[in-house]
Amino acid sequence: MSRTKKRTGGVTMDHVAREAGVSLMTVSRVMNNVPGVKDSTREAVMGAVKALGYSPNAAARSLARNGAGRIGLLYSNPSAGYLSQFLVGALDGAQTSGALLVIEKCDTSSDSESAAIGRLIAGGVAGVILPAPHAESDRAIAALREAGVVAIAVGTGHPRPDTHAVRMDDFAAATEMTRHLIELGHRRIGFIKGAVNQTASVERLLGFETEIRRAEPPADPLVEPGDFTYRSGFEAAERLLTLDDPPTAIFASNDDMAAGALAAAHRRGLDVPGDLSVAGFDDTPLATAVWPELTTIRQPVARMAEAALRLVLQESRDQSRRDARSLIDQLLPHQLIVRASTGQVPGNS
Amino acid sequence: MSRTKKRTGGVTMDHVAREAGVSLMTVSRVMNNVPGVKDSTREAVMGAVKALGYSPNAAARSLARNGAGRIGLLYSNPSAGYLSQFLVGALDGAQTSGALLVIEKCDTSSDSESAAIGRLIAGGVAGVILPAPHAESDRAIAALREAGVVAIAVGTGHPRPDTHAVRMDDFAAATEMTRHLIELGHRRIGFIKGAVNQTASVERLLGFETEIRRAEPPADPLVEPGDFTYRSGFEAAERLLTLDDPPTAIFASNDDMAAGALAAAHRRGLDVPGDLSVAGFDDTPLATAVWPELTTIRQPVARMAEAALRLVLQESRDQSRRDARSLIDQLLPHQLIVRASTGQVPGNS
DNA sequence: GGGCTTTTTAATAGCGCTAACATCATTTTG
DNA sequence: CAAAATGATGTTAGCGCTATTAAAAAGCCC
Repeated sequence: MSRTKKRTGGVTMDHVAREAGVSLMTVSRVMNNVPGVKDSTREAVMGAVKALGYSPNAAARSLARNGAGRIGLLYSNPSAGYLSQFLVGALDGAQTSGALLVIEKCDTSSDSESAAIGRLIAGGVAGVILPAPHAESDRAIAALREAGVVAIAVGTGHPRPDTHAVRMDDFAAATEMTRHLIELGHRRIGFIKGAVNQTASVERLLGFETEIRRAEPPADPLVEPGDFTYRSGFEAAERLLTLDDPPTAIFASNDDMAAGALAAAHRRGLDVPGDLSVAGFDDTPLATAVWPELTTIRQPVARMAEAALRLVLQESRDQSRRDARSLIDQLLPHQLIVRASTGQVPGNS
Repeated sequence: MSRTKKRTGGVTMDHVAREAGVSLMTVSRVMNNVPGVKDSTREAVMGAVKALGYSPNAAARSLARNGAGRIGLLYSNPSAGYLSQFLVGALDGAQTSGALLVIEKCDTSSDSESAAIGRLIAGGVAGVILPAPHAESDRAIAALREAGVVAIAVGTGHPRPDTHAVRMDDFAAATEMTRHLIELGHRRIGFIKGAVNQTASVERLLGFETEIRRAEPPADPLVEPGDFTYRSGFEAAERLLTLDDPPTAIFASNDDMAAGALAAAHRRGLDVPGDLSVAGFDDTPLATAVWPELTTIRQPVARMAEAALRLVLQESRDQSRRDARSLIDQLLPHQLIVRASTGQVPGNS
């Protein structure tokens, strides 16, 4: 008992097959949801799987599939909260769908990005998931395309004409948040923009502006630049709050900046939401870590990562069969989360 | 060219061997740094590897090694910043050392933890990395031990008598930070404790108290409970700042709580560091995201994860050979990072 | 330089899984 | 009722790599 057999500790397909009284191949079919297995057989196999606690060996699978099912993920360093959520989602999806994730890090420099993409391609991935900043790099996408690797952009504002995309409707979400503020009676509303090189920033701004124009009586937008960092949010909020006629609400393009705005408000002795409402975007862990908790838009980051994984897997499979590729643009639902940081406009109750 | 060959896109060992004019096995030896290869041969192989851009296929490797080299990582949801740094470090290490990481998520409930450990064991891992909260779960460690899986605790306060550990010296680090504050002239210093179920919290507190007692003239500690969340830091700071004789400096057991303290100070109209110094711990991304940037202790999270990976790999290899296991306790260096949030005691200049 | 150990290299057999083809039962049909 | 068309399952041959064993080359003694 104590002597560790070389065994990996593992139940293999063979064991399952024997237990279920079928051949190894049948088990494989069941595990991969291949049609053409009698229901009764399928159930028997499932039973054996449960009984033995079998779980397929990802390494063997990836090997046998000869790289199909190996997919790459490129990341640099977006907001830390975003990254871990994203990784978790991707990891989850990988486990579920039996894919093998190859994760590559790079910084934002174009060289580093190219190098990482090169490594991914050399590693023989069938597809690559490109989260927000990289999804907008022409070079990266061109390199991938040339190598015949499926690329999928996650979290961009627009879909590109040359890549599949998984994203949320940033425009609509910004619209909803703005409406929420307007319904609370706010008319002077500050908006803090996100990093200019990301199309999602643009969509959020457009959504805000569009909804502002719909307000009746008319609302008054005050737009300040920002770059998705806490500090830029803080500074933008300082600028907004030192105006002669400061806004009664601030809508930041992400939670980090909203947290910065919160800090700026507190620093000036303003009560949130008594004197000023603050809204964020993304619903990162930070949103519930600050006080008061942020009203924000829940972006289903983990689900987007998972969807991206599934999509890239499916596409890479399809691509090898036929060449009929239509671009997919999958939109995941967002949600307005109202918490304690937004309230009625001051002096309105 | 356009037709995708079934090829994984990959250069295999076979190609390298042919290029270098040696056998496949020799290449394997070189790749694994196995002794007993003539230097000239080794160089020839390395040359071929470079020339062809070969990189070994982790899946095949893991498969052939029959699970050795497959190592598990359990995580729940510590501070988001911590997680991504940790994952990145582990992922990096895995790539370098050719290990295959199996990442399992669980929440903090004991059941969920057991289930995750079970999955890991069933997956045939040779070792498991247990970051902070799980590293202190007797059940988890017992289960792993029973399955003959090497466990390694990361980021605990003490080493346990039954597990290898990779950690930093929390006690010494807290001591240094406290000394830093004392040297700035602070004598009334607030301390915000971390979650009570983590031994690192205790070490940090002890380090603080020890250094306080050394101060000349004597210093005055004010200890408040906290649980590593932003909110608990905010609340603890509120309590400290509403005292009749409030502290001139607050040392929080992590950056999240320090950020909370910062918010509380701003809310009361205090200038940091003019009126109040605030210090954190960990140097998570948050530390530089807030304003002013936090003086903190840099905990080499990524390096710790990498070290843990290496250690668990090596141990699992050794264990299968002999049974002579001595417990390893690897201490990684930390660093006091002085930024803008701490300064001379008010009215001292 | 023969017999011997010591390096160093080559050959073979899997690791757990899947793709492609082969083999059986069942139907369906001329 | 034989022949072809379906299912449903079993067989075989690898995927890229590492252990293990066998073989060859190189050193060493007297």
